[in-house]
Amino acid sequence: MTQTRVERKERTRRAILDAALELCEDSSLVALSLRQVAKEVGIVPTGFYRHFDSIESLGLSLVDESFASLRALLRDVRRDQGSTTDIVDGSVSILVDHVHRQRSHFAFIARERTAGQPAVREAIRHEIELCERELATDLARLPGTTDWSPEDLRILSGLIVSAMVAVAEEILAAAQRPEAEKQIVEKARTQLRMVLVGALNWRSRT
Amino acid sequence: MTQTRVERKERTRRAILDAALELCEDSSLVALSLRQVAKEVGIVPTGFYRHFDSIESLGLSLVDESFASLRALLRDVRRDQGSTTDIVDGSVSILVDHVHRQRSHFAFIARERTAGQPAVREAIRHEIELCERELATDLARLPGTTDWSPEDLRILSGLIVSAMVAVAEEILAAAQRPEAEKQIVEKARTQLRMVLVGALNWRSRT
DNA sequence: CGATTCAGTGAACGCGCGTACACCGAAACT
DNA sequence: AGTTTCGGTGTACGCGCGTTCACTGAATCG
Repeated sequence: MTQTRVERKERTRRAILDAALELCEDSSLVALSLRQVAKEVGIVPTGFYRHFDSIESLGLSLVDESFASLRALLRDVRRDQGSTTDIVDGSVSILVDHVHRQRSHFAFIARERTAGQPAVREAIRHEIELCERELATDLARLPGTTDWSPEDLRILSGLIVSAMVAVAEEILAAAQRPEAEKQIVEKARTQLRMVLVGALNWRSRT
Repeated sequence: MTQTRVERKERTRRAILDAALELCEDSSLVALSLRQVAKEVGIVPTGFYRHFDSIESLGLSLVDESFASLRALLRDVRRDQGSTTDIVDGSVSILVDHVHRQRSHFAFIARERTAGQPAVREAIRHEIELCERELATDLARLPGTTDWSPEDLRILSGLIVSAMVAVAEEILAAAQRPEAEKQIVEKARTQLRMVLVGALNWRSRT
């Protein structure tokens, strides 16, 4: 026996998820058909139902998967803070690296964030808000923010997240154009530095 | 004669554009069918072809329309600079006002920017780049940026545009929740002020 | 006023869609 | 060894889709 039954099933499930991620890359999950996915995977359309109730429930699984990638990015950025590298250079490099490695996950989030079904949109919005909160607590540990109000920390965090979401989207749009990506990365670093200069000179109202 | 022929045609064309904007609000243009639009307008499906070649070319027209709204926003912001109002307060108020008045146009841009067909995406990406250029030339006229490099002006412009695009998206998501919107507006103003503090303390590398 | 233009009509087409259902055969269980 | 489970198959259905084509009738033109 080369493969157990659960192994086979899991393999097919993975193939479905991967095929769906790839196929909806040029449009959106709402424009994806069950039959397209089945054909790409190499199973008959009805076989799809052995793994998911519908395209929508497949989408919810993709949301979970993609958020796992996003959290891995945050974890790596946080772990890097202790190192000797420059915070800006290191963080941007990690961002770029993760976007490359989990390209389809980040593209999925970027797309469904605005184009997905309302439930998916709301879930993503909420997760991004959690990211802002996490980043805010990290920022509180930075020198120069000791007398900041919690609100201002959250606001600064939101600013940084907005800018980095935009950077991730630009990197995705610049696929296979290394010279364009290099410019984007340089821009991202400069933007982060501008924001940090603003932060260092900021005084929260008391 | 109550109506000339070109008037009738233009009226139907408008009805098609409006119906398409409304119908794709819950998903995306790629999930929109010619027949849905025709039914909503009250014409037979084939009548659609008297006005557009395809849904895609309809989408490109919507891009044009929507960016007319966005440029109107930029124009109003620019005109407001001369007034006595605070730049940040005034600009954000104008942004909010325009997003409310042309809600469906801004929602269209936000959605199709990431989820549209490649041609539509590319058209939007290009238009936003033009907006960044415009803003960069405006920033060059501000006091304190006289010795900035052109690259840094563009980068700052990109940062502001990213943040304001995010704000517009949040306002759209907070529809019918005035208290949430008030928070978003306050956040936007603070973010803009943080960025300006950063800009005032920035020195371009020579 | 007769000829022409053209926005909108309506029937017909082939296709891909989601889904129902009966079926198969090998792995898993007892 | 006999039975059950279940991932995957194949057929068939009705529906909505984009697109074709020949048409109508009122506004426009010469």
